[in-house]
Amino acid sequence: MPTPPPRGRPRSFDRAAALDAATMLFWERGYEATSIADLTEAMGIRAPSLYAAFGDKRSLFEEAVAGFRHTHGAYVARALAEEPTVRAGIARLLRDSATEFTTPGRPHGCLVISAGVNCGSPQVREQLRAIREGSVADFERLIAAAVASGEEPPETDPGTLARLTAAVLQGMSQQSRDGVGRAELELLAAAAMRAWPPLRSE
Amino acid sequence: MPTPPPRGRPRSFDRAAALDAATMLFWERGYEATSIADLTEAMGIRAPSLYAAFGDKRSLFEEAVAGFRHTHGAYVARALAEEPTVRAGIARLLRDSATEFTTPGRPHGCLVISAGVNCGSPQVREQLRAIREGSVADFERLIAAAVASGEEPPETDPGTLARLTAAVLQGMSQQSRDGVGRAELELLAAAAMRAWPPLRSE
DNA sequence: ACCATTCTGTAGCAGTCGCTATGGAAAGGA
DNA sequence: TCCTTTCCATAGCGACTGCTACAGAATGGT
Repeated sequence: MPTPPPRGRPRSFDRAAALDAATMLFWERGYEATSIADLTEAMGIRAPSLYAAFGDKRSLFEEAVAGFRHTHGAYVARALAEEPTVRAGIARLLRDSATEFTTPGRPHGCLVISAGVNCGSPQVREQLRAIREGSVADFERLIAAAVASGEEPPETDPGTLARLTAAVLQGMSQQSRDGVGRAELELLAAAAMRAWPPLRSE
Repeated sequence: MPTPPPRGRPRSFDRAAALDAATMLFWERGYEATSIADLTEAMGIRAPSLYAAFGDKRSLFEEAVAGFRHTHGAYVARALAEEPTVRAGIARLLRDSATEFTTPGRPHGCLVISAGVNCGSPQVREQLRAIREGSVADFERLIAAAVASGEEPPETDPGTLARLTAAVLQGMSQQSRDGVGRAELELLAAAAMRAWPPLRSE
């Protein structure tokens, strides 16, 4: 069914732009350290408009996370999909993360990894933890399939390799926030890939 | 010079025990998510006693961090010192961290790694960042010395290996807080060590 | 024109934050 | 005993937290 025609006074601000501004703040400071006053100022609106458009703070954060994953997380699926092997895909994922985590002009690191740390709201923590766990499960599934197909050697432990990948990503995110630069993170990423078992060279 | 005899009414609580209680709270919730009310309740004292004995919240945290490093961080130096090679030392450091990060009955992960994330106080963030950076520098120095002595092969990149070690520790800390168990972290730690260049077997 | 609907700005709610002024209680020294 | 010193408990400071009641402004429908 089509969207009914809007009634009443139209919204006077750009909802998507406001959400973007909120996302940047959450990304930079984390969920709890970002106050409603911070948000309304960055979004250019007053508190009642924020609550009318986005619900409470947690709903706004959920929407920001969803938008973040769509806009700034797409490179993950792309890296895994566009490379010919899982190993090459994860190598590229780590390499691209070094770039994504240190892009100038926006917060460093990954919102999903950092924004919920030390957060008082169990729901927010759990929301982000579930996303992270989903990534680990995705990695594991892909690696296990590669082992099953003979692409990766049989002694491979898909679960451990998936967790190692996630751990390296988490470490890279925190280090990028600590000021470590792109070049050093790329070296780190390349080094981490040496943990994979040697490929049978035919 | 000897400590002058105490004058006036003696303190009615155990300062060290109170500091321990504060450390546990900071460790579990992080700096900012731990309120003075939380602290006074856990320490069993009132706010004025806390301020008289420890100064402000940041001073208390600094003292908690120092105590944490002394009590719960000693295993790091021990692992590096007691193993015959740097490689074995870092392997044991990672392995022992899997245990330390998941010990039942106390907070998971590492206070130095997590308690300052998303913290509004730049001083607290910087305090912990400097400790982390010091660890990386220590790792790098040890690895570089091992390369110089021929213990590790010349193609080794000490800086990158040091950063990788730190990244894996950070990832292990966050994952332990996400509920990942000791056994899985030990596998992760062992896998990470495969990133080291192969040893010249003579 | 008038109404229903929806948005916006002002102003402020109750609660918590880190922190402290104040007065009484508990100790040692004279 | 009296004084000094130090600690403790009550109570509360101003600022901030997430959030909202209310009234006015702006739109479309009739």
